[in-house]
Amino acid sequence: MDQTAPAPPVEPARRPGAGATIYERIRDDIVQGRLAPNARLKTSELAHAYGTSTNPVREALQQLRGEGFVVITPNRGARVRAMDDAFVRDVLEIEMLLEPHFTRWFVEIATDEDIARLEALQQRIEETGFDDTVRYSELDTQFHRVFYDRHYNQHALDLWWRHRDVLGALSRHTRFARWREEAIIGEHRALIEAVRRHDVEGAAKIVEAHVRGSGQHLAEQIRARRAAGR
Amino acid sequence: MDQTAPAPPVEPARRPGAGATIYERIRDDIVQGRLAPNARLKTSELAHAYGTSTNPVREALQQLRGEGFVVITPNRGARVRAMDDAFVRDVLEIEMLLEPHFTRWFVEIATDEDIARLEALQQRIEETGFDDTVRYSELDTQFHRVFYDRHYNQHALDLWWRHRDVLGALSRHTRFARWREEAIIGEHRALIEAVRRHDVEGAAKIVEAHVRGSGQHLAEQIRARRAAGR
DNA sequence: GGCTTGCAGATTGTACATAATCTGTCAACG
DNA sequence: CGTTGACAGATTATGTACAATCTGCAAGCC
Repeated sequence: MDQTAPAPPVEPARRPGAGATIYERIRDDIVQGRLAPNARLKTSELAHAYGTSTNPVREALQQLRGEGFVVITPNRGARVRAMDDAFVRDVLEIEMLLEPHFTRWFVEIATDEDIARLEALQQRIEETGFDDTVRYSELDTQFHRVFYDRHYNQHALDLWWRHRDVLGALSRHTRFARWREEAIIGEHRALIEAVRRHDVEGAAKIVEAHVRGSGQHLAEQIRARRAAGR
Repeated sequence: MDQTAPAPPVEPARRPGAGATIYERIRDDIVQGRLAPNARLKTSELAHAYGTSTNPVREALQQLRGEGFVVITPNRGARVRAMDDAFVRDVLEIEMLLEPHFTRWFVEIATDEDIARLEALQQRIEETGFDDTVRYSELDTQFHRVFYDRHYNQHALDLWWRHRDVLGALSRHTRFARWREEAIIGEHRALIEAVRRHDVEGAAKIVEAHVRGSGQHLAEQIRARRAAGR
């Protein structure tokens, strides 16, 4: 009669390593761009590639479908989600609501230690530059995780991660435009300043602009890619 | 060499009827409360109940896991997501961002015909009352669909449906508190008025309060249920 | 009483059968 | 001669049956 659920384990920690589940490995391959958007996902092929049989692959694909990474059409198989400009716009419209909101929360509780960590990360970002897109992406993720990681809203965090991964798959292997590089650095610096001043609304505004700029840059990239015939 | 994806079919229309897929039937059973929160989901049992074998069930459960309706622990099976107050708070925090935003958009483009439809629905809601919770839930869904259905952001719409379904599973079979019934009617009426005046910010404010009230009511219900020993 | 052990039930992975879709060829037709 | 249409074979998705692995529990033993 007790029914105390033994602590909902949320989801086991993600380790993209070797002993990972099929689900994690496929998801990682999508996020890292090794499986291109719109690429066909044949169960038998994947099963062979990952050294297992088809059933685990099918289940992993179904889960990824539920999360939006994969699109399955009945009797015609699965594909990596094709990311057109409409999809990018949709995702970023949501982010433009979520991120300012969570930024407001963070600015309220930010400690000096948080600010120091932000500055250290920002310095490393500026030192590293944007040439190594993978490395930059990691640092940028760390930077924004300082803002959101401790938030209580697990559901929103999942959503943020999903959005970030999905868009990262698109941008990770393409070049940054110069204007975007400069904007990122400027916005990050302004953001740190706003946090230091505990300027809640100012920080929220900057983050909103940050997301909007990211969307414009992505849309530009998609157009360019389409103009180049793919 | 063409690669024009043949119109991404999004997802086939949902028909909870008899010829539905296993996924739709299980999801519907969760949403309608026939499968209670935290209920164990044994693959063989479900396979027998739906007249199929275990594999389709497993895949359906994986998809539902990806969408957040089901929680799967390795080697220990699947359960319907348990909805504690933290989860409700998380979901509604997101809704309090999304719904005002989409309401703003709707107020800008609302036609006289839209307003007439809202009034008709509101009248039916008031006539029907809150005793038949299932019937009320349907009408309330229709009411809010007038606001959101035509929005371009398919991704956000999916999210809204998921959130609504998940919370609906919790509230559909419990009684409304009197204060909540009165608040709903008042807020709906005020909302229609704001739309008629094309008062964008006013409508957004009302919707935000509407969602917040819904959250308070749900939290109250959960507490009461817990106090009653389940 | 606490620990071990064995067993039933459930999940997870493999192999196979069936049904649907896609590809390429070839004949009929404009 | 080029295009369209249908057909056959190959490929792939989907469903079923089965084997192996793990968990939970309860009886038995120290």
